[in-house]
Amino acid sequence: MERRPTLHDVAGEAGVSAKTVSRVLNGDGPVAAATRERVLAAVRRLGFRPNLMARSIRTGGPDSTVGLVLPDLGNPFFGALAGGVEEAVRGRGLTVLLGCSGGDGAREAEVVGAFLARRTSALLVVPSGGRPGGGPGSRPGSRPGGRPGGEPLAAARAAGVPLVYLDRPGPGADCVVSSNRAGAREGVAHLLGAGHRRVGFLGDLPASMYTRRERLAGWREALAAAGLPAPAELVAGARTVAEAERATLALLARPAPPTALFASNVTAATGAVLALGRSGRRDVALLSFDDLPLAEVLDPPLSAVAQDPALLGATAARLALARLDGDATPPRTETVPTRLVLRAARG
Amino acid sequence: MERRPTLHDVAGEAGVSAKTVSRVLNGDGPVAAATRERVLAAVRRLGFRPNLMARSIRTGGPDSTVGLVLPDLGNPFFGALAGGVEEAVRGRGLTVLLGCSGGDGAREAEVVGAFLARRTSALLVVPSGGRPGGGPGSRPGSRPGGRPGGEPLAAARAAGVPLVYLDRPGPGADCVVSSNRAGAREGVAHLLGAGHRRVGFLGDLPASMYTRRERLAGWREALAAAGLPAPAELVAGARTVAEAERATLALLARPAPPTALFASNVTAATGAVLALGRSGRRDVALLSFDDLPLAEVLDPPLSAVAQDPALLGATAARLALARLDGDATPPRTETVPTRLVLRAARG
DNA sequence: GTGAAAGCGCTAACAG
DNA sequence: CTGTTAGCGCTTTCAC
Repeated sequence: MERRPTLHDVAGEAGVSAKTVSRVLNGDGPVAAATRERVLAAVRRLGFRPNLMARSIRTGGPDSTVGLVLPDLGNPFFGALAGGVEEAVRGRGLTVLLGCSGGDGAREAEVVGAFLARRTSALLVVPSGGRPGGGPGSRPGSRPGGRPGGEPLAAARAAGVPLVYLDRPGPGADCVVSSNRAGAREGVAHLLGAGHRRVGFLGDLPASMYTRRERLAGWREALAAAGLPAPAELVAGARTVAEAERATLALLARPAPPTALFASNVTAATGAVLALGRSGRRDVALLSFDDLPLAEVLDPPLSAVAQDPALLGATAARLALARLDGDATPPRTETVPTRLVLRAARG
Repeated sequence: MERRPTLHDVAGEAGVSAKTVSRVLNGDGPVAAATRERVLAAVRRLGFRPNLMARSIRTGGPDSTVGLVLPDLGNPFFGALAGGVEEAVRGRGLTVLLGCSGGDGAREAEVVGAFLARRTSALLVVPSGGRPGGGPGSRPGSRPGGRPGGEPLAAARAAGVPLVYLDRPGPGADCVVSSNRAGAREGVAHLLGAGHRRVGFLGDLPASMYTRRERLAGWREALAAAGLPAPAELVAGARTVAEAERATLALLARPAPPTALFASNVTAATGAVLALGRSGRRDVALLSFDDLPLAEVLDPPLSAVAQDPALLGATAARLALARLDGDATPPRTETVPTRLVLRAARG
């Protein structure tokens, strides 16, 4: 119950040297079958577990962990993403070290620093965007003091630790993102294909952050491809569900109101559903970016451009592992496709 | 870009001994202001970061990580829980080590073993229930070979590593759970208070697993308190959304159908919402255990017994930290209250 | 086949 | 105030 047994304790118990125990445990050199049995028995008797930290220290290699920095675990998107990383990494005997930045650049820097100090073998980061206390409204490069977490991330690269940016691109490193633009374009195109000529855009504004910018661009591209204008009157910003609800009503109260809405995130979609439901507007089509768990039980059911957060995480993990395996090609961006989930009105 | 700088490199660069650098970094002994500056400058110049593993090894203390074992990160409940743990633990300079058991006892044992080998300072575990490949249907102690993950968890205790079971109680250790029974009772009591006499129970069966058993008991207790019977005809089992949908319809097709339903988990609730919506039964009241993000946009809106997964995680973390601080009182169970969220029909 | 020594990066214990 | 020595638990190197 006191000190945990060490290699030496096992060696003593088995009447061999420490090195022999080490050999048995790592399948290293040749060991006589009888000796091996004796050692194994001693290991079991003492409940010995080799100290991984000591091993890492001696071998000089990185620790068998992968650092994952997320803005917010409360968001199911990031939870699923973490699950994807864990699963992809487990097969290699690696464990996930988890940190939350809260969308704050300073905290991100702290967490990355701590991970580097632990000699994490790779770093997967959803960049905070850098506004201290940032969160949803954050904006890249907007912090007075320069790039957020920029220094530790630079340190990561300097230390030769593979770094992959997740969900949003970062400077000069690998990165894995959803097909925000193409997905949004496809979703809006579907609404246009159903005959709509005025499709409103509901989302977080200003669209300075990567995902927002891309989704807005996708909306624009779809309209342009159909030869339609993308007037500012069709665009409404909202950060909260309540704001989105109001924005939806405002959009519909305009002179030439949209006949369909594209909600570019979950919050916007929730507000829109609420607004349409409460005002009894069942004639307005709604499609959202990022699927909602209960989308199919809504009335009318909500079609969506679904992301695959777990695949996002798994892809990032694989990229990092490839780097660990020596892949030294220039940094690349991998795009994980979205999927258009169409849900029909109830029969 | 090659080898990371060590304490020695810094010492050389600053023209002092390794120990002095160590002193500066840890605020240990007294150091002359001038020397300190010189060392700090060298540290910055070299981009030195102390190797936490080496430190832990030397000090003999546990690693500054807390192991968290979850069944499934895809489930938002567990994501939020992880967030609560991370936040509670960060203030102490600890990092979360994340592992997924997939609800499988064997994998749980593996993960716990790996964490123990890393010298994690505490272990927070949502017990898998032990059925290999277990998941939703798992049942404690049902595995032929005996208690699942039991051996490593015993090892944890033997090694003196604080162990806290989360969401479900485990044998002989601290544990933090939601008030499943009281919450369910309160929810059902609310339905009874609204005048309902026959309240159906929809959930995962058999109710051998802790949370299921407790919620079913809560339903029974509420009925008993109102002097009502709890006949088997009012209970329906369902593991999937589709099953829950069918089960709901079956329940409502019985001779003396329930006028209200208590869905004891998210899956059951989703199926019930679907069934009620599709069959146009707006006369049946529905209340669920575990809140849904979109509950308020449903029509009719869904009342719920809300859990607080983040608080669950934070509470478990605090318990573990108290143990680390020397709290040696007997194992205790902490119950995190649920909250009844009533949502009115739309105006 | 096996063991003895050295050393990974760091800090405790004693010097000076 | 600062440096030296020793050693954490393990693996590497080289000897037997």
